[in-house]
Amino acid sequence: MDRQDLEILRRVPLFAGLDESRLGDLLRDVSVRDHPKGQLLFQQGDTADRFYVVLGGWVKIFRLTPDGDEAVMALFARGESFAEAAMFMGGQFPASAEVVEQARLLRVESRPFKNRLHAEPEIAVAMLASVSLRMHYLVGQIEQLQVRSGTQRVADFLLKLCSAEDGPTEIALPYDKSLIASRLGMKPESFSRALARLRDLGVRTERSHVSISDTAALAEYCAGGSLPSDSRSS
Amino acid sequence: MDRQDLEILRRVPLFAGLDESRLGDLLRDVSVRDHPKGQLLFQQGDTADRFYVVLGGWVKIFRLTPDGDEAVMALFARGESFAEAAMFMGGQFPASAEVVEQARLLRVESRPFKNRLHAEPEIAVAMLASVSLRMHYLVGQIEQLQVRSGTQRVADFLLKLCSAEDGPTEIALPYDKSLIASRLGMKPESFSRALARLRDLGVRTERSHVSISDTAALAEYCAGGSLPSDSRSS
DNA sequence: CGGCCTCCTTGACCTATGTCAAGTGTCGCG
DNA sequence: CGCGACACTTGACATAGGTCAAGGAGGCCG
Repeated sequence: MDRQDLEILRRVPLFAGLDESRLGDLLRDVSVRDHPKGQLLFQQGDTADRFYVVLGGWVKIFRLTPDGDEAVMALFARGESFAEAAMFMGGQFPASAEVVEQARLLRVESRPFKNRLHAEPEIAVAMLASVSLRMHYLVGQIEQLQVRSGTQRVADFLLKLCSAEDGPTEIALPYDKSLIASRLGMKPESFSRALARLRDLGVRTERSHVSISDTAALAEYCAGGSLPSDSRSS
Repeated sequence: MDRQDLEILRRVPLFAGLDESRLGDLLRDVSVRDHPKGQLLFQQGDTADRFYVVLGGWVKIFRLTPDGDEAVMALFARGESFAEAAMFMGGQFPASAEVVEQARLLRVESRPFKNRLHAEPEIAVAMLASVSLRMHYLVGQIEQLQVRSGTQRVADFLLKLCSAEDGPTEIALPYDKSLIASRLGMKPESFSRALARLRDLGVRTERSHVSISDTAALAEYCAGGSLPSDSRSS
């Protein structure tokens, strides 16, 4: 649990509203571990006695269909928490979770966590505060679909894969492109076209390998900048 | 507080996860009142010692800009709660709230509410559960922009204005069309065109007056049906 | 009553993205 | 080594919605 982990934690809605000391209290009961790709974190039907925060890497949540196919229900990346709803409710996990890409995970056990909430209900209130705030924000985003373009979402996604350094980077896509596309809410064709458009920003892709010549430029584009070929300065 | 009010309450994320008895406990400390159009519920800077749930009608949240214009930040309709984030955080309201359309509101006072959360932290945990669940759902909606078309959102909106009866109805738009358009995340032009498209479904508009010949047909369209002129049955 | 002003509608056009279809490349397997 | 499966890319096209521009209808005020 280093400084960088802490910064990521602060951006998780559940923890965002806690002050330094409360967060410190909570962290005494958690563990941070690196998990190899392919590891099964829990299976549908297991007792939901914990939840996780992704500090790095990727985790997928999936269910097995009657035919034996797996249906990916969600992919979680750095800064996202998962399974906390099941944990709060206290039943079983409604789906299974597997590490997709070598992942650094914070694991929070239900028992000590809930004990702490009982002992200090102020913590629960602070969590409700930040989660409520976040929810209003999300509802606003949905209702007024002022969402970024597909290409921007792709650029965003690539940046999340980089380890937060500036300058040139090489990364590997953790997934089939079609799966990534669905995670980003677009068709594989659109994903392909988005990558093609990002070539002007120094993004080269070859199979699952991506090289980015200038992450800063990409970040600027995400933040609302325009493509080099786009004449309108907006 | 009648049966219908209760049903609406059950759909508010904060309360959705509570069992009958817990909800009953909470409701002992709340008041339900009808408010006339134009009433100011609170002002920016007031102590955030309460929050509201809209059981009917409309409430707008706004701030006054330095120039004296008002900037509408949000509009809340039946089934939505507002100001709970400010209440949980316990500071001041960051904006003002005014009844836009004669509204039936549930008012929850901070003091007894928080006392109850302290006395029974299980309530807070249940709230965190349902809010977390809802948040994951919303994030999924945003990432995969599988959102309904603008025309469907308009139809949705019209239905929310009707008092949940079937058959022909007459309603009045509570707002400038351009404001409604922005609430629905579209340009006034698109709103206008959406209304025009809904004429095929028996929706006539004249100024701020709307007549709907068949709310059931409209509801079906919202649920994924197609327009009469749309040949593809999908 | 007339003029202006604001809101609303409508048309023309453009871009983004979904859909359909075809082509290309890789990989595994016989 | 060749074949086929599959994923990916690319092109052609349709549609939704944004943008720009023009026009119309009411309302307010002089």
